[in-house]
Amino acid sequence: MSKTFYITTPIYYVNDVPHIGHAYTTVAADVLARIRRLTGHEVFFLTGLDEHGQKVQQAAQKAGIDPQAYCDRLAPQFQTLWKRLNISNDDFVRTTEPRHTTVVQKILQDLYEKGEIYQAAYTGWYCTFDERFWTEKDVVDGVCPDCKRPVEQLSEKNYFFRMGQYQEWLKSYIAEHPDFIKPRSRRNEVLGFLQQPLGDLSISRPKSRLTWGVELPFDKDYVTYVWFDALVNYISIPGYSTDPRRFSHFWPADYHLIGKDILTTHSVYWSTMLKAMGLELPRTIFAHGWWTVNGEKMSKSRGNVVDPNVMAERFGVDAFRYFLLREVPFGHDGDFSIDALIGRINSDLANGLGNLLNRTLVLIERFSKGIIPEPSSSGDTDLERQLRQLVEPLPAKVVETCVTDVEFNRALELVWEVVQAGNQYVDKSTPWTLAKKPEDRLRLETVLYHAAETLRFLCLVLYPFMPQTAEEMKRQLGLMLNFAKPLLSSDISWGGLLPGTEIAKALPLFPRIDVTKTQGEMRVNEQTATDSQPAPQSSSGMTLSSGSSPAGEVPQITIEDFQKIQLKVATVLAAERVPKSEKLLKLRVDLGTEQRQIVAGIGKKYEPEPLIGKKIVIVANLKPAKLMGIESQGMVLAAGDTEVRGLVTLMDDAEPGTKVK
RNA sequence: CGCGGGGUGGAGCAGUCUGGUAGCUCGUUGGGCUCAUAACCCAAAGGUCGAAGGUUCAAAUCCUUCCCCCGCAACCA
Repeated sequence: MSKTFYITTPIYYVNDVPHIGHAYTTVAADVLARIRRLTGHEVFFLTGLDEHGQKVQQAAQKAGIDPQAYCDRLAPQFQTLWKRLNISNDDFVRTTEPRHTTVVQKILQDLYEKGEIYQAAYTGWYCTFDERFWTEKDVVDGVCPDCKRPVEQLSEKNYFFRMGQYQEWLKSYIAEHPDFIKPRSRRNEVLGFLQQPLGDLSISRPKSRLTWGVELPFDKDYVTYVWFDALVNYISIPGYSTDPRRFSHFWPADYHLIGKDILTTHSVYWSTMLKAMGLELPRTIFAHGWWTVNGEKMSKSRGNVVDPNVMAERFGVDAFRYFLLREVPFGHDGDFSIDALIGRINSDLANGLGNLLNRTLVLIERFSKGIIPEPSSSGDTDLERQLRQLVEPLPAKVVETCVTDVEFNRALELVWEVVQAGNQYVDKSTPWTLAKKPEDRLRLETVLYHAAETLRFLCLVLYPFMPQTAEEMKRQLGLMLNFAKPLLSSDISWGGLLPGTEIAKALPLFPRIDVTKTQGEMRVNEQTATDSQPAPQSSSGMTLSSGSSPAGEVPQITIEDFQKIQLKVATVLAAERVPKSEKLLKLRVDLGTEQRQIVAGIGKKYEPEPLIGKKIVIVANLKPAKLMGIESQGMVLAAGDTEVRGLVTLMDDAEPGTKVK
């Protein structure tokens, strides 16, 4: 009889440092889960971690510990973040858990027996150093595009899932189910992708290359690769093949919320996998957009990764949650900035909602002895009728807008229309004037009641978005609401507020943030993040990560090492842009004894012409390489990491060819 | 012609699929109020809807061409 609601986030890679993107998906899922609980649904909200794979294996090796121990060390950085952000997930899956891996193996075995999985040889260019294959396109001049070592033609046997056979079926399924992939632009993208022939899917890796994974039950020399491991969490945890009753209770999932980067894996790989298993597909896969930071792409090398821990700490969990869902339509890309966040906090939360609560409570305190008065119909005017007309339908509208349309920003706009209406109501009804005349007593009590009752509605609809704030509103208003109950399905009619209720002392819900004070001190960059990083597990995640090591960890070299590098002064004779290239300049330089052609990635910072005649420093004994088909016989020195900041030049003149040391 | 997203009052965006008086938030200016977190309420100013052509009674919206910005990919040697 009870309606169910099953919602998932992707399982995040355990090796990642949690950032705003992870928080975004998870907070959105949390809001839907909380709304559905309030509408009386039996909710299953699942998130978790993807713990297998090569990166984890390598990083663990580097740290000299067991991969599982390594995962155990990293997992808390997500778990504590979710706790901090008030995420109400019902379960937390880790793909290394037996309850998951046994199901993975069962599925693999079933599909193997059904002939959905077969073995075949894969031939391609293999780089032994990087331990990976490259496609024909990647390999230039027979060297690995990553490490530049020679690649070899290698044939490797692997297992494949017969995905291609489902192409036509999937196309028509998507066509017939308009809500299956949302938003619509993403749906079109998938349909476009399916215009190309769909191949079969490699689902295994030989243990010689990767051991940290789920072993294929029918071949001990292989582990399964990410698809049949990670994606399966969506069904293994609700009980596929282990608890049929529970599984059929929750499956198919109502929502898979994902980022737009994993749209294909979910809409194509996962769908065909489910089809092969004979299972229903999830009702809706919703792919949301990405965040930029101050208009720029977020990346480690730019140092602008937004740490949700820091945002929650400095601005409050609820302000952060509110911002994520209010600022940008779910599904669109959006921009994060401290300025925008503060803007939202000050104008929406402090001036709008907080002020309405505060002034209402102070009015009740002052003119009604802190007791919610009784409204009287004789005190009713058009003002009250208009207010009720706007407030009463709000809960239903919010539920509809969130659950059906997945338009959180729109839902919050609707809520704030009521916030504004509340402020307008208080202004127009002028209770402070009514209080001066005893004959207006009934009218005054009606006005105070209406303002407070409006706040009760706001408290209710805001709970899914800002649970702490709703609790605080409830406390200050003296409400008896129990958010664990299905309030949005029963207790939503006007007049539910009990006259005689004693309110608490009014305290600001959201203090205004003084912008002049925070300037200069506030940056959304990694430095701020690590400076005030309270959680030790996050920093351990940083140092253990296999990616680029933080500054200060670069190993020392000897003078002999340095002498291997031959630096020389060179004069730029000619410079021109490499056609079709974004940042490459082709330089002809004079080394005194010889001339060289050098291709340099400085075209974003420098125009070619002004460089001619300049004395620069080059690495003279670097092995030549081809860039966009042009040979580069050396390398120019320039400051900057990902972005070129300045070319190295000479303070005093020196002959071309002079050694630099 | 590599793929994709976008160019709308000072800022950030909606509206474009399904042509029909150009809308929201912030900011600015003026006024009101004094219960409130210098908050709230009312009003005003401010737009050649990237450019040019075309279709149409009518184009931000449809068609064509072009320009610019941002991602991704290919190239930071």
